[in-house]
Amino acid sequence: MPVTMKEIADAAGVSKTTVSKIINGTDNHISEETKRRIRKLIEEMGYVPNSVARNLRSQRTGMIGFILPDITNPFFPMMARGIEDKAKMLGYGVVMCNTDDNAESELQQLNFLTSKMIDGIIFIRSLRESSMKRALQSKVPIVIADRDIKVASDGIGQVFVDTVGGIQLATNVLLNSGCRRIGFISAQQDIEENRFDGYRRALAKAQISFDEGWVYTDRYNVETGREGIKSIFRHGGADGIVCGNDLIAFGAIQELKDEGYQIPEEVKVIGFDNIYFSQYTEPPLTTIEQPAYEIGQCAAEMLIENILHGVPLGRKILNYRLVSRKSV
Amino acid sequence: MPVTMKEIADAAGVSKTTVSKIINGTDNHISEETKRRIRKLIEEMGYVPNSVARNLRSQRTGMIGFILPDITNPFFPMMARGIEDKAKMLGYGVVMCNTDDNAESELQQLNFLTSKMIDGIIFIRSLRESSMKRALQSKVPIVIADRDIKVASDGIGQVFVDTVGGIQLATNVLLNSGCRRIGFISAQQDIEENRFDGYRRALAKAQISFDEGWVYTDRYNVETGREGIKSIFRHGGADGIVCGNDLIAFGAIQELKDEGYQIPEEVKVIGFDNIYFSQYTEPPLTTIEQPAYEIGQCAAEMLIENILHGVPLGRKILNYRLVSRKSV
DNA sequence: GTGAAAGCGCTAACAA
DNA sequence: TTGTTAGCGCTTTCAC
Repeated sequence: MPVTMKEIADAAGVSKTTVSKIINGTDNHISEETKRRIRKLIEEMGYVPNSVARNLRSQRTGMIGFILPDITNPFFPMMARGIEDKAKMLGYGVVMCNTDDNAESELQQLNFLTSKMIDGIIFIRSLRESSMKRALQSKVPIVIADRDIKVASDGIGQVFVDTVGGIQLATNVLLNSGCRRIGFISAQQDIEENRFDGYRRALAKAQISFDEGWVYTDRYNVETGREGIKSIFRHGGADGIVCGNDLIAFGAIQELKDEGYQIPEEVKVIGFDNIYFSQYTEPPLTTIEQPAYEIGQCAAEMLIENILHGVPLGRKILNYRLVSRKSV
Repeated sequence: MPVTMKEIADAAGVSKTTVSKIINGTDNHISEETKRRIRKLIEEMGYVPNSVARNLRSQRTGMIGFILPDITNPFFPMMARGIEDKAKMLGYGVVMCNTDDNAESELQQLNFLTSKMIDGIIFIRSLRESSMKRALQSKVPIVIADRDIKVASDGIGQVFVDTVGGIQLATNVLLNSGCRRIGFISAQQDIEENRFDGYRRALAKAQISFDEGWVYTDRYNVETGREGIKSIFRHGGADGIVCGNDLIAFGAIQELKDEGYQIPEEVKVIGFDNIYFSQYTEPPLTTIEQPAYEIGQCAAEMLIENILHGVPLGRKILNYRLVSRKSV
């Protein structure tokens, strides 16, 4: 059994109250001598305050939850680091909960966290209104990260990147380097329509009427990239490809090379995210970077400042950034 | 303020005890009528047990800690998933703590977790004896994963892969495909000597006397792979390269290609881990797979079974596996 | 300067 | 079948 405050008090011949005051720094009225004596005992006996007992009084656990689709997706580890680093800096711990983008699982994780009396939640990439409603009911503060969800409700914080603008930039990069037949490969539009909008807008501004055959949507993975290229080249081909994320770009590059196209000479490819491996593809991938680490940090900071000091949850937009490499 | 058990009890005109029994299923001796009535109230009033209060009594939090170097390192997310999936299955949550392989940070994380009354810890990739000693003092059960550390102390569980055997196999694969001048690139030997042993042993069995110039050690990253190749080819070159992990292999492949070598025709390269991107290098990387997900699952299971049912912490060795692709 | 006592919300041994 | 009581370890009035 660990040493308790009472044991320290008994050993020192004082009351728990006195020890408590010293521990918590509310010791203005304690004599220096007593302080010294007790601090020494604390040291010697290896006393560590029991935080569960503290939590019971304070009604706070010093933990936040992090609900995300899958830490195995290479975009998320950086964000997780951003969250953890900032949280620890503010004295908080992080409980990780993967959902596999599955609504039922999101609910379970939400229930788990609220039952554990977590102080707040960072919620990533849920578009399910159902789970959001449930989340809103529980009184814990919530920050949504990484996606511009149409949640009117205030009381929910948001940190995200302007993906419409990002994809628009990506498309413009291709346009500016001479592409005129620009394909678009991404996830299903019903899951994510922002990115498609960015593509459409850029094309419209350049007065290029777009072609249905240039678009392919499925999931945010490598396979989708390969399939996208097959589909687009079945419909006449393209000289530039905007990809909804870097994994898709990887697949696109591979398929293109397998088919004997030179990148970037014959076809240019641009991605979105800038994950770790994008620098190591061949050719190295030109992409739009989302500041994953920073997203994590901002989300954690907003959440914890709210918990700790009642700072209202806001809406923060972070910048994307073009990372030019060799695929354009 | 959330509804408490007392409020339910008052509303029902019974004592807290009765409510508690019903909540916990120890209600053999409660009349069906009372049960129904109380369950109804619980439902209506939206009562959820306060788990912090429960924790204070039970001295358990239902949380385990996961201390790892860096979730951003592509080997760890899979392990993290293995841990979380298994933990959730057993009713546990996981608190993630990154250390950057930094001894001081390990201590901090350890202190953080023990002060939070976490029920157990999965500790990855620490070789620092200092932090291990500290960990041993705290009475929480600990499982070390992923490395065969020479910890004599029982009371600490271990789950790992036989890296000596794995690297030996890797070396043999190269040997069997005709290589005779086999280089070895890995992390510093003082950090990790097992892998080097595997390499040495395989060479010895094949009666190939090894050459100092074939070996380069630094860190488990891409840069080390590149530098390793430079160093080895400065010392006469090689026709096969055993890499301590896949990141190193990525760097080696790149440098080799930059220098105009054909892989695998002129130089063969084999990695270790089988991370997600190994299938996407060019050529796709032949490597020895460590079952990261399974390591995580085993560690979590061992730890939680110990916490819950006192099952003794053991020592579990998982199998590596050759994944043949195109770099050999 | 220091301490007694109440209570955070829950569980469990023991009575009734 | 149900209730009383005594804590789990800590903080915080309020009194001395």
